[in-house]
Parts: sequence; structure tokens; C-alpha cells
Amino acid sequence: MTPSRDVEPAKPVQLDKRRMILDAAVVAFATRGFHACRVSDIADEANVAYGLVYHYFRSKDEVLDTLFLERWNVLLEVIAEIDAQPLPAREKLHAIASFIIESYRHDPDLMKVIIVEVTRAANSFGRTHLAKIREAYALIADIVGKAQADGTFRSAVTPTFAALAFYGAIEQVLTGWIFDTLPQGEPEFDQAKAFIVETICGGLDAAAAR
Amino acid sequence: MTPSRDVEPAKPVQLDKRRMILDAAVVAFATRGFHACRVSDIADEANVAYGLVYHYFRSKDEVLDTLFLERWNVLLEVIAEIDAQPLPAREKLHAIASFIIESYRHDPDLMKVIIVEVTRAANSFGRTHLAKIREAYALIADIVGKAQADGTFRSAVTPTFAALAFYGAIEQVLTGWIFDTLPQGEPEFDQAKAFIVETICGGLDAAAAR
DNA sequence: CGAGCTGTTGACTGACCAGTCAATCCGACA
DNA sequence: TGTCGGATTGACTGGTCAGTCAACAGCTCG
Repeated sequence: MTPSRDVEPAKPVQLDKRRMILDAAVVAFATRGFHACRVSDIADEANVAYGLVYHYFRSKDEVLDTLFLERWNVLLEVIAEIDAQPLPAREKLHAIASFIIESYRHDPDLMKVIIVEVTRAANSFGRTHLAKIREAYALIADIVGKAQADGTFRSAVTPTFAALAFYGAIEQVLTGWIFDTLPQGEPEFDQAKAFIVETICGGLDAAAAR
Repeated sequence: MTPSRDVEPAKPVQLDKRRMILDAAVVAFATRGFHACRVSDIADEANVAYGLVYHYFRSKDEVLDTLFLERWNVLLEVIAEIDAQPLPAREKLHAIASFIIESYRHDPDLMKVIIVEVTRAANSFGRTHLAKIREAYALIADIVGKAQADGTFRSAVTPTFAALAFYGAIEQVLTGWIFDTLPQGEPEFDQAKAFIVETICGGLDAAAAR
């Protein structure tokens, strides 16, 4: 590149302090919970001075905001992409469950923070993000609605309701893993994807014709 | 009045200050959220001096503990009673969903506190009660397991998993009502009971034989 | 009547922590 | 080399509350 310095600084640490703070916040929030976590915990975890957090973020809340929005927007995009593909509704739902569960597998701390501190905390904090969260429900409901229209799904329940149940099942499973109420590991992850879809789409009833 | 005193004090207020404090706490927690709610808010709401809260409870946490346990134990008993009756599994599930939804209809503030501050807050606070919460899952899973054994339900998913999905759907619906994401009212309450059971038991798939 | 108990009061304290800010560092550029 | 501005530092402040405590009220029983 240039005469005076390396092609790549190649330092794994440093570089983007803002990013470091965000990553540290994930660990800090996941470990102690948002409320119990002090701003100094984030700074310590990031090996950065207390005040620097306030150089990059207006408040402790804004740090969590940023983490949530970064990730949730990805989720919304992915759901839209999945929906755009020419797949049967059941497979679309499987793909969505799959993406969320893979997100957890890849970065459990981040998902823990998003679910526990935002999604499931619609009081206190998540209130700000209710609309954003609802967008995801709406996208899922849309998938169900279209499948009902073309006869793939029956119309016994409203799309809104089906979306709620579907997302609710995913959230309960993740919550189970997060708090060690449910065994987790590679096989469990794949099993969960299948079970969520099977429960919501297949149902429990042993109809005569099955 | 009578010479010395009435047969019944008949005063609607007073009588049991401890109860008054608990009822006030429900309102205070529901309105401001557990964290944002100060102990003085509870005392004010109960028309009682600050210190009296500490006469009846060791801490602010213990107030919430008490509220949760009082109600959750009732839930566990009711589920056990329902299970003891000679009903098809599907109707047992309907009875459970019904009880929870009626609890909300009867006292939305209390259910809001229990769900938002305990059940969905397994971090911070609800951690203490994880075992208690799991008991409910276990009872539901048991109902499903027995139905699978006698062939009423198919065995495509584990009972544990079905219980998670079932309870998850109920919680999502309540959460929707609590935060006004979902329309609520008499017809919606009954519809929700039916839809929850229909989704979990009937499934979305339009099997040929239906 | 008074001793002793429970119930009741609310001012006060001690701890905690988000957010501020003045000072310092450091790289870019003239 | 000097100046400028963003990056970085961490001590400090202000406000908030949970929980304490000393005093007081009112009942019961001897």
C-alpha cells in the first residue's frame, strides 16, 4: 500500500474502540444483566477509560439500543429475503427458526442480551423497540397469511396469532437455553428447529388420517 | 353505631395493612415497573407510612416474591386439578389456557407484574423462581406425555417441547395485551383460548384428509 | 394505672452510579 | 517545529433510593 506502513495493521485488538466497547457491553450485559451492569464494567471489559464510553455513546441505554438495532435489522432483512424465495411456507418458517437459532449458536451472549434485556423486557427498556419487534411478527404473519390464501395452511387461526405462537415457541426455547433450563448442544439446536416447525405446522393431534 | 363496636368493622379500607401493601404494590409495579418503582410509591399507593412496608416485608424484593408465589402456587394447584379430571388432553390444555387468560381478565395488573417482572425477567429477578416456573412446564409436559402414550397425541415432538410451545404461545398473547400490541376485550379473550389450543393441537398444515 | 407488646410513623443515612468535564495525549498537516 | 482537533483519561458531582431507627400510638392484661 503505502511506503510508511504495513498493508494491514493486523492488530486484533484496538482499531475500532467503538466496536470494542460494543463487544465488551455484550459480555458485560450478558454476565450481570443490563441493570446490574455498571458503565465502568463495560469500560473495564473493553480495557478503555470510563469516559470513552460517553465519547461514543450518549448514554448506557444507547449502547443497548445500538446492539439491539444492529442485530434486529439483520433479522428483519433475513426474514424478508427468506420470504422472497420460492419456498413452501413450512420451509420458510424452518429457515427463520433456523436463522434465529444459528444466531444464538454463533453468539449466545448477544442473543441473550437481545432477548432478555430487550425482547422480553418490553417494560423498562424494550418499550422503545416494540414497533421494531412487531415488524418481525408482521413479516411472519404475512408468510402465514399467504400460505392460507393459497391453501397450503388451513385458516383455523389468524395469521397474527400463528406468528405469535411461532415466535413465542422460539423465544421460549432460547430462554430455556439461556437459563440452562433446557439442555443445549449441536443436536439440540437442530432438533429444536425441526420441533418448532413441527409443533406449529403439524400440531399435536393424532388425526385419523395421518 | 353500637355501644362498644359493630359486629363487623365493615370498613372496606384498613383491616389488613399487609394485604393493602400487597395490593398497592401490584398497582405500583404494574404502573411504573418493578425497578422504576420506589418503595415510597408502594407506601403512598397504600396510604401507609414508608417504614410499614419494612414491618411486613424484609425488602422490596420480598414484596414481589410474595405476589408471585401467592399466584403461581394457585396456578400449579389448578393445573394439577385439571389434570386429575377425566378429560381429553386437548380439553385439559384448553382449561389451562382458559384459567390463565381468566386470571388476566380478572386482574390484569397482577398478571402483568407476574409475567413482566418475574416470568419474563428470568434474569435480574425471576432467576430465584426458575424452579417454580419450571414446575408448571413439567405439569403441562406430563399431560402431553400421557396423551402421547394413549395415542390421543402423536409423538412427533417431545412433551417438554410441546409444553414450551404451549406456554410460550400463552405468554406471547398476554404480553401482546399487556403492551397493547394486540386488541383485547371479551371476544378476544375467548378467541385466544381457542386459538392457542387450535394452533398447538391442530397445527397449521392443511393435510389432505382434513 | 402502668408495663409491655404490636403496629405505625417518617426523617435520615449510607451506598451506589450515571453522566460531566478539565486535563492530557497523539497524529495530521502546514 | 508548532498548532489544531479528535481521542482518551479518570476524578468528581449530583441525585436517587433502599433500608434503618428512634419515637410514638394504642391495645391488652395484670
